[in-house]
Amino acid sequence: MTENMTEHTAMPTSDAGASGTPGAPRAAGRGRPPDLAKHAAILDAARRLFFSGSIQALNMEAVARAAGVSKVTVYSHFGDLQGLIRAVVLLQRSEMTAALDDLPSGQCGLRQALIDLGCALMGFLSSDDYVALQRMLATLAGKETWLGTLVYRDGAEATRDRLATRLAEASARGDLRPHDSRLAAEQLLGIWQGIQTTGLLSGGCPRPDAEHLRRRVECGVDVLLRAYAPECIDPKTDRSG
Amino acid sequence: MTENMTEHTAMPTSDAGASGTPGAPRAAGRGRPPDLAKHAAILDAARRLFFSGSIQALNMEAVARAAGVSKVTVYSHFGDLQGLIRAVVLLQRSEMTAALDDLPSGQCGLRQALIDLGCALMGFLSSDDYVALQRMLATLAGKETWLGTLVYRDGAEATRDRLATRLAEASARGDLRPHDSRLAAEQLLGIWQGIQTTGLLSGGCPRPDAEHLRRRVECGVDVLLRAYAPECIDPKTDRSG
DNA sequence: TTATTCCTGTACGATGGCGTTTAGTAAATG
DNA sequence: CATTTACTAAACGCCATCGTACAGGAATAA
Repeated sequence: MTENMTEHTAMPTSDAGASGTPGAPRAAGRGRPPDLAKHAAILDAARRLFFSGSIQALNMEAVARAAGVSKVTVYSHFGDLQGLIRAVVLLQRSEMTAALDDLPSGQCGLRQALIDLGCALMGFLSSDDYVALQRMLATLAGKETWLGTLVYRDGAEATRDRLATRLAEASARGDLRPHDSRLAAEQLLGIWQGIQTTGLLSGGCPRPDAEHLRRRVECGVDVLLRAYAPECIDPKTDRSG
Repeated sequence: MTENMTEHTAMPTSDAGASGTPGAPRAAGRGRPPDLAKHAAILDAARRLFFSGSIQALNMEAVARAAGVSKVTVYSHFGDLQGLIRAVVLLQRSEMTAALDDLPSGQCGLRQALIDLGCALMGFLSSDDYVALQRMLATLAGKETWLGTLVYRDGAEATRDRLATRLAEASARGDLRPHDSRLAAEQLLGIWQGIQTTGLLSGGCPRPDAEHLRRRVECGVDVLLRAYAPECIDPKTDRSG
């Protein structure tokens, strides 16, 4: 037996070898080459099984059956169940970051640009895929912390920083008063989400429709723009003391 | 305490005598009376087991062992594992709502009142107990939706509405401009949380310290107060359409 | 062809958890 | 006392799932 894949206990390196496809099989050698299509089929089946159920539905036999593949093949490709789960999370994460990279960056004024970005972002955050990923991470938290850390960094933090850059530019142009852009970006993200993310995650509230999201995003942008407007001295609410 | 659970499909009908509410196994009088202390011990052990691990650690034998109780007793009190989980969630929910009811409602000015409330609330939302409960709900979502709905209503929505009442009063006093108070309350809740709740839930970021929370809350309050300040016409950012 | 590696199907061992049974003990009521 | 109910301990049956073993069939390089 090959002993190369026997040690997937802990993952010290964050992303070293798994840039493109996580858990990719061995490169070309002497014998029969591995079937990449099967690799993808397994991942796809695993993902689909998880999305149409809980993480409980993600077991080796069901995955093998759904992928039209022998169970041994699943093991030879992903080592064990944890490895498969890891691969699913990492795949979902890569698609997630791709979606976040595709967020609109319109040039039609700050307000409209923020609204477009917010609508796209909230549409994504309300999607079944994202909610399912968050649930998976919540379930896994405590066992494989590094997965959650990874997704959090590439997802929420990266989005916040990108938004912060946008706000800092606006501030430099004079469209906004000087401020802590990272803080403001996080505030805007929070305004957009409100308590909806919590509700979606726990199953407490249904998926909002696009119109609802749009109103929510627009009101949020207006709140932030008003709060960080260039200059506005209010005579009544003076709390400079 | 009695709420209508009429439309929850998964409510068992046969255990109405054994595990209806976590406080009253059966008060009837012929034989040996049930030991209420054991009931509480089981619940406590179950909760502790879940909090020091995942929901995986919450199995019948471990609970029985940790509670110093026979396994059959656990079954006779809570019917089955689902019943036990239900009871744990409901207990945690009751403590949660109690904590939310105890939120400060100071009379020392709107800003300070909001800051006090925000600090207490964020301290609670950052607690291990709350995070663990959310994780449990996220894991259970899809199986027992009504639990998530319950907690969401009593928790997030109730807090939002209570905060909204506070904001509406301030608006009526003229301390804030006229606005949609429920929306504003949700925005403030979002501002306070930012992306921290997501990070805590997925294990992506560590628990923030009290000082960090305090700054976050104060900046959030100031943003909201500035955005909803009574009157402030900004000559530059005119987008009244 | 031969060696090598991948893939398949089936079966197997092992583990763990749920829920029940049994037989006996403890505490209350009549 | 008898009866009735609650609790205990140990064991059992059941089932799902993990991971491995075996015995081949398939594809490819040398």
